[in-house]
Amino acid sequence: MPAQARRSGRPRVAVLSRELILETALKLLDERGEQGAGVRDIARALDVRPSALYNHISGQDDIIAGIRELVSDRIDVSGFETLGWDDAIRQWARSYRSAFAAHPPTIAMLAIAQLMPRSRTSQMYDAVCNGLIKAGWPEHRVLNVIVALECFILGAALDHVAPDDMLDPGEDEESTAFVAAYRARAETTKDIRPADAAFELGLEAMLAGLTTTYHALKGDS
Amino acid sequence: MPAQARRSGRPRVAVLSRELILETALKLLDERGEQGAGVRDIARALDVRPSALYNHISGQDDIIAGIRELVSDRIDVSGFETLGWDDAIRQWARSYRSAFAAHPPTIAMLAIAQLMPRSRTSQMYDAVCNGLIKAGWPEHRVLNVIVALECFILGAALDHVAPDDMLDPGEDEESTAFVAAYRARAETTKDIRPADAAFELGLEAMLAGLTTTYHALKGDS
DNA sequence: TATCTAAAATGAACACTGTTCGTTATTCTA
DNA sequence: TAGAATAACGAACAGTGTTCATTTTAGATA
Repeated sequence: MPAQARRSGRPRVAVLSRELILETALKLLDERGEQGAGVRDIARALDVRPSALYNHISGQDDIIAGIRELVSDRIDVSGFETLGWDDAIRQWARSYRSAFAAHPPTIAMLAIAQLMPRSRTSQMYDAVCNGLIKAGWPEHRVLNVIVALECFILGAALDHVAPDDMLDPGEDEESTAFVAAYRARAETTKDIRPADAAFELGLEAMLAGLTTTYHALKGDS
Repeated sequence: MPAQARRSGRPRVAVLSRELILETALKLLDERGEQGAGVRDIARALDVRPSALYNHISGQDDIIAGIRELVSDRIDVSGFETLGWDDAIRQWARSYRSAFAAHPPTIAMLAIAQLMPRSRTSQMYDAVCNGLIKAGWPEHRVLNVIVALECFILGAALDHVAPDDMLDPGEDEESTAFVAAYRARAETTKDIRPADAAFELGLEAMLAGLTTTYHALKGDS
C-alpha cells in the first residue's frame, strides 16, 4: 500500500502483530492451498520483510499453532451446557467438522500440532470434558472418548474435501462387489452428498456404541 | 559399501531401480519418521548422488504415490474370507491404521487422492465390499459403512503420528475439567499408548453401533 | 528533559530443501 | 561396429525457514 518503501528501523506505527500475521496466514491458506502460506508469502502479503515476522512469532510451528486457535474458535461447544451429552456431541461434532473442512490444508497440519496451554483450544476441550463428566462419564475415560470422536471427525473433514467421485471404480471387471456397491449407493442416495451420508452414519454408529458403554458403566458403579 | 568412490558414467551393473528407491524411502520413513526420507537421504542410503534418482522417478510426488501403493499392500483383508464381518473389520482396521501411521505424508494424500482403477487399492475395497455383502449388509449401504470406518481409521492414523503429550494442558487453572480428565487418564492407562486406547475404544464403539444397525436391517428385510 | 532499554523494522546472510542440466561412461540395438 | 539410449556424477539453481547485525523509534527512568 505505501507508495514509498519502508526504511530500516522501527516504524512510527506498527505494521505487524501476531493476530494480523495469523489471519493473513489463514487467508492465504484458504486462497492458495497448503503451499501458499510460507513465511515469504505471508511477508509479501503484509508488505514486510520475512525476518520482521520473527519479532512476533517464534517460527513456523508457532504460526501453525496460532492458526489452529483461529479455527478452533468456530467450534460450537454451547450444547454441553444445555443439551444431553449425546446431543451436545452431535452439535459439537458437526461444527467441528465444518470448521476444519472450511480450511482443507490445515486439517492434517492441525491434527498433529502440539496443544498450547491456556489456549482457546484448551478451553474447547475443557467444555467438552466438563459436559461429559457432569453427565456421568468416568473421568479417566473422557479423553479417550473425545480423542476417538476427534479421529472420526478429522478423517471426515478430509473426506468432505475429497471429490465426490473419488472412489469411482469405473469399469473394473475384477472388482465386481465394489462396482456393485458403488452403483447401488449412487442410485439410492442422489440428493445427499456421499461424504455427508457417511459422516452421519459414522457419527450415529459411534454415539450408539458410546451410549451402550455409558449405560454399562453406570450400571457397574 | 564400496571402498572406492564411483566415477562418472554409467556403472557396469545398475545400482538403482524404481522398486529399490521406493523400498528404501519406505524404510527410511519407518526408521526416522516424516523428515528422514528426503531425496538426499534416500540417495545417501543408496550411496548415490541425488540426481541419479531422477533417472528412475519423476520427482518427490512420484515417490509418495509409489509408496502409497506399497503401503496399501500391507492392509490385511484376509479376514473377510474366514471371519465374521465384525472381526474381519477389526483386523482390517488395525492393519489399515498401522500401515498408514508409519507414513504420515501419505495419510492426507490417500484420503483425498483419486482412486486408480484396477489398482491394488481397488482390490482392497473389493475384498471389503465382498465380505460385507456376503454377510448380509444391503449393497447400497456398504460403501457408506466403509467410508465411515475409513474416516475414523485415517483420523486415528493421524493421531497415532502425533506426540503422546500433544494434549497436555499443563498447569492451566482455567481448564479444570480438562486437566482432571488428562491426569485421570494418565494414571489409569500407563502401559498403553493413549492413541491406541482411543483407537480401540472408537473402533469398538463404531462396531457396536454398526452391529445394532445390522440387526435392525436384517429384521426389516 | 536527557538517557537508556526494549521493540520493530530492514537486509544480508546461512543451511537446507527438491530439481535441472551438462558430462561421462557403459550397454543395447540396428 | 557405429549410434542411440541409459545411468551414473557433479555442479549448479531456485526455493524454503531461520538467524543476526543494524537502524530507527517508543516508552520508561532518573
